[in-house]
Amino acid sequence: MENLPQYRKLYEVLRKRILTGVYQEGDLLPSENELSAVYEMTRPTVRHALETLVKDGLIFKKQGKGSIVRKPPQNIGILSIAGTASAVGVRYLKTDILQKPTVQTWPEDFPFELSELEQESGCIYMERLRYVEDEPVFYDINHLPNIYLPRIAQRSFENKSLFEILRQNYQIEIIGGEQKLKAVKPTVKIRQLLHLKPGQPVLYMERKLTTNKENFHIYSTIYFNSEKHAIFGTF
Amino acid sequence: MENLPQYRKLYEVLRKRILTGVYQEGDLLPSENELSAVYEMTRPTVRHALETLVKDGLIFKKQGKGSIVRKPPQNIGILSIAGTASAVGVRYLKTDILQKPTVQTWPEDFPFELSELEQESGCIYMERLRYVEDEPVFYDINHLPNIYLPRIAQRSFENKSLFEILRQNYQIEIIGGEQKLKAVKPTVKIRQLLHLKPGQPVLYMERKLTTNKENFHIYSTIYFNSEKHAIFGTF
DNA sequence: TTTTATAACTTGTATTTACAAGTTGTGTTG
DNA sequence: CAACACAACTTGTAAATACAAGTTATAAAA
Repeated sequence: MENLPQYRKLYEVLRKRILTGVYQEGDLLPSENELSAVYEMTRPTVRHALETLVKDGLIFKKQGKGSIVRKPPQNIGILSIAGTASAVGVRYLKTDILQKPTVQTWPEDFPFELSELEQESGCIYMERLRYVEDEPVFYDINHLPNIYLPRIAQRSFENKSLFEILRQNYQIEIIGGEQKLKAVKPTVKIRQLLHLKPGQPVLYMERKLTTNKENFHIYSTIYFNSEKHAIFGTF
Repeated sequence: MENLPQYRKLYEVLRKRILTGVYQEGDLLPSENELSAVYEMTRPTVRHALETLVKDGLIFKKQGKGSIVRKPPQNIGILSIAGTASAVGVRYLKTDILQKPTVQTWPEDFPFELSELEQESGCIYMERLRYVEDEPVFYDINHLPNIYLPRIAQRSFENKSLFEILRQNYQIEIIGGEQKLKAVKPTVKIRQLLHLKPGQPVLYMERKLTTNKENFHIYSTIYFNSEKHAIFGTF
């Protein structure tokens, strides 16, 4: 974990300090010159780290002023790259594994295009139900190609996010993705899972996440109960 | 318009070539060294331009290979920073101005926080209905603070996007923003405007766009008919 | 006291240079 | 012919440096 590029290390340090509240909303980060002195890297490298924080929506910059910590989003930040857990704060999220990871063939009507390698490898399938303040909010169906993932079916997913496990145990990191959103009428199954009131629509999402491993994408279909919460994103 | 920074000029050139099809999906852009030679700027400057294209989702890069043009999104790309018109392709979008820009006071129940300057200045209000292939798809309600915008109420908005006018006539550019999404049951008015079938839910969005002018934000409330189209975004 | 000018900060843009790391085609060698 | 080595590309990371442009506090001038 220690052979990260320099700008990435600084990014991780600052990110942690913002998320844990060492730097609070409205605070100025140390100036780029200070950071480059303290962490012994040049200003362009410091700026590279700060750019990624801006991209995350954790800070914004103002010429002549400095780098300012932003208000953390109060809503569910699934649009951000970091995934649900870190965005909304782990403290509010509980996860039920409805279907533990199992190896299958890809579904016939899979809504995404697959590469040959992915097609051949078969897929790992899992379903989860995620709660905010003990109310079910997310129901997500995930397909990953069955490569790079030895023994994942045996692994326990209790209290760990899928992204955590991929990063810590398989060195797989999400580097981007694309998604589609719709408002739909829920099926009976979805309505029951998410405790939806009659007539309450549901937010439907299809996501394809790109990782640092070639040909390894994470495909998710997500149903979101938007009655009390909203999907939130910055750009 | 010609006093843009260098990296911005190169960005505009490449962006236009991708959107107009000079470079097509899967094509490799000229290498960073070639671009820096042709456009007489250094590689870091070229890379700055390419980074913004990556952020737009127009290209992706591969170490050792090059910069590759991505498939343009077939869906409505409102999550991208460029606004609706450029993302979906102007050719598919027609716009009706339901309410021409008028100067008002801010609504009592306005869902966003306003700065003092914005509060004092009053707001400019407008409503639009946007079509894709002659079907109404977007209904949006926009509030802008009444600063920096002389004579905007007199201006014609026919066949021009709001963002175009702000950029060309007032040098206002969108540099970021945040948004909230929900799936909701439409009101009667919304159902009629968007030609929604009975029971069809609607995607509801609140957006706050940040611009290069301080204290000037664009606040939009958007209703989106997601029956035939989807909101699309890359990250 | 109020206004203005300035100095000392901040981030923004840009150049130049260097090497690391991944990809691809072209050879040479077995 | 096949496998391997290597050269010539590509992008990724990083240093050291310079000046422009915006902000803010302080000191001088009105």
